[in-house]
Amino acid sequence: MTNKSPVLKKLRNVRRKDQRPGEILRAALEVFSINGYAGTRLDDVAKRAGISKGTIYLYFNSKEVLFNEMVRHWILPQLEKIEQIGKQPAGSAEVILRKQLKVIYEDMVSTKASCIPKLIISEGTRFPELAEFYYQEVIIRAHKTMHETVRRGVAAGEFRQDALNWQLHAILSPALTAAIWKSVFDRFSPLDLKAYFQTHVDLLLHGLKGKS
Amino acid sequence: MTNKSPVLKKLRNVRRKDQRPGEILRAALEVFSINGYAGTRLDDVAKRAGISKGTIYLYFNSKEVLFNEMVRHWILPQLEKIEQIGKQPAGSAEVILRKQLKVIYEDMVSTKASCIPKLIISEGTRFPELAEFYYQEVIIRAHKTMHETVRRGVAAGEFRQDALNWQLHAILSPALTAAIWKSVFDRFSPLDLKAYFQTHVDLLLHGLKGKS
DNA sequence: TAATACTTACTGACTGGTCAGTAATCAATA
DNA sequence: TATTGATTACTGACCAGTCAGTAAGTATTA
Repeated sequence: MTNKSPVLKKLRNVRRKDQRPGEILRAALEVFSINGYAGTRLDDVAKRAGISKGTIYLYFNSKEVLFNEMVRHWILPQLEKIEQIGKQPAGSAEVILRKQLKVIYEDMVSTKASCIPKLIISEGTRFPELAEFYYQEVIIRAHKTMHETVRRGVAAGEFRQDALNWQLHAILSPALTAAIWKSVFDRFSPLDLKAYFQTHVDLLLHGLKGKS
Repeated sequence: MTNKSPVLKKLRNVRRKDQRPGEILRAALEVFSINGYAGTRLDDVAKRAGISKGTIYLYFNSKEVLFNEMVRHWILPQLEKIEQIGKQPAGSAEVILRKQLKVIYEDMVSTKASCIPKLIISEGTRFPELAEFYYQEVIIRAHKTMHETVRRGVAAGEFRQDALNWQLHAILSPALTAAIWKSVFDRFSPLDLKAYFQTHVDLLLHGLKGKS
């Protein structure tokens, strides 16, 4: 067995300090999401990242630190994007709400990051600080952002008054269910995300726009 | 230290073949729900059941078998109850729907068994047969049952036609979210289940009863 | 009813394998 | 050749599953 092209032979010990953390965080997401925290071997994370286990410890102090940083890395940027949309001064509440839901589905439910909720649900009991971080820094922030959009719609007479208490039911729940479905049941019955998203938006706006 | 009443002194090695499986299944639910599958030690399950680890193997062939039987034990009876309600010939669709949702919240979301969804979500990827069992024998069955109630309401002119495709969004999602919240975030922000249930029912019926 | 033989639920020490974390070593770059 | 990114061999803790032994309970006999 000879390598006809020496250029293509596997490079060993290549030093890429700047890129490693991101590669490890991506591999970690993939492996943790399949096996859970306790079920994941760092050897497998390393293999998927194309490095050896020892290298992980050059960038992350422990398995637990890696897990925590991975969650933050894969959820905070998307959250900030939704907040940015909410800060736009112009536009009806309906348009803004549609944009925000679109980001939730396109950047969170449809991407690699869709397994993050599953991981929080799985490991939240054993890592209370992780659950609290997610509660404070993701759920509360997302609620506040969506609440502000709804409030704006109520103030402008677009939405009914009593819709201000619906967020968990009407906004968060279907998106969470979609993410979970994708992670767990998609192999048995693939979710038509486009249609699901459409129904979600229709139902929500139908509820919001009725009179109080 | 003396036992004044010898009758009350702790009984060790008491033989109770008929009660053991149930006790083990209860202990398993409690420990698995906290630690997940891989993170759970059978020594801890045994300790909680008040027996030794070896005894578990007298009733269950392996950790995996115990886990699977536990899920079935804690979910199937409630499901059958909901199906029974759906089979009642009398009553409006709204009344039946309210009864069924009540059972979902009182017998599933409010009880020990509320951690079952969390466990399926956590372990479904690593136990595909478990995920498929839950999909086929719980989700599909529950959907069919609720769908039948909605269909009855549509046929009687109580509900709008296009509500037949809403189940995942409007019925399953909020209840699932409630169960997850109870398992993961309740310690940070306890869910007022009564109010949550009420909002869920109101939202759902508001959506169902509008005209097509 | 007492002594003896037998059954079986249960125990807990042990084994073999697994894996997080470490330390000695290698090798690419400047 | 000094620095440092990366590898590899190793350790020690941990745990699922096993099995020889114990003692509670039952049947049999005298």
